[in-house]
Amino acid sequence: MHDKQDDQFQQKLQIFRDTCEKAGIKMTHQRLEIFYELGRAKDHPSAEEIHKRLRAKMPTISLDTVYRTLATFERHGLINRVQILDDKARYESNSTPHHHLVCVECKSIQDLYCSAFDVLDIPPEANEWGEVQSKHVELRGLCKECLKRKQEQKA
Amino acid sequence: MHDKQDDQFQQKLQIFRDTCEKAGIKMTHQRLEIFYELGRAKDHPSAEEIHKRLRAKMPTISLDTVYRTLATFERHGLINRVQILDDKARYESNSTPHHHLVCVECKSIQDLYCSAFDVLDIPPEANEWGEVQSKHVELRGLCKECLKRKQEQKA
DNA sequence: CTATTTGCAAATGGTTTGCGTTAGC
DNA sequence: GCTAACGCAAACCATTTGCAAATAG
Repeated sequence: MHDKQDDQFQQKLQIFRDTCEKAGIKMTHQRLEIFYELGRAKDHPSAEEIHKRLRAKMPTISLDTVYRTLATFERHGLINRVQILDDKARYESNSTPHHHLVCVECKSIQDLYCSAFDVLDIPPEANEWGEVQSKHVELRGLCKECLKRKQEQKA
Repeated sequence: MHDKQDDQFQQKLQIFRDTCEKAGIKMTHQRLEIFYELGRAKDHPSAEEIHKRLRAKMPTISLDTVYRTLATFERHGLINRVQILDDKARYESNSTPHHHLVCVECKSIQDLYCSAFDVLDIPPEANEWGEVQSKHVELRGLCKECLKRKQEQKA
């Protein structure tokens, strides 16, 4: 009845409301729905994808509102923009440190938790360069589905 | 008289010629110049930037030729496309394994050589996901210049 | 000589913006 | 009620594409 996932989401929602309040961002129906949708999404949807998913519930929501809202959320650190391979930007609300598995074929992105990557020391050359704020490891390759499809094509 | 950098470049040029020959890619003036320019570049220029730099020597070269050529080179593994932060794609001809320092302020990209990152083991979850082909570590933050500028602004 | 590549101009696609209307606070 | 946010349409910018002329092999 009382699961961990839900608790986590409630906590995220509270942070969301607090952040908006502090920053003077109005709590609109659209913004809430976009936040819910991204929180629910297991993939890393693009603005267009989020728009498509929301139109079922909110037929009048416009694509540019989705763009504007995502930009606002990102500016306040509520979500992350992930720019990989593809030309279109994609988003995630996952705020815990993690890395990415990217399929070069179907462009799918999966989160990867790996403490070995998280604890990596920043090399001294980097400190000469400036101030490192975050670390992102990206592993590229072929996901299981694409691998399978390619093998079937050969046979 | 006989420096290492030049040797390296000659070797790269040979690989370039061989690859083109094998793939049936014609050796045009434009392609050579684009290859030279990217080989010479220390930063990670965009297609537009490369075009701008080349126009000094080749006033008639068109932007779409630069785009087409970069795509061709990338398809044959002669160069890498780097898609970071910014919406525009950027390119590098550096083929030795390396990582990136990215300034979130000015969008500059610097190469980082770090064997500790190169030898990282792929975690088992990744092998469940599919076949990992490459590994990229990206460190984001503020470069020295931007750090300095920000501090001056505050003062 | 023939197929590829180029330059031009027009199209495309993701994203942004100006503006009049709507809706939080 | 005042200001921020919305929806619409038009603009924007990086990149791509169709086509006729130029060029490498």
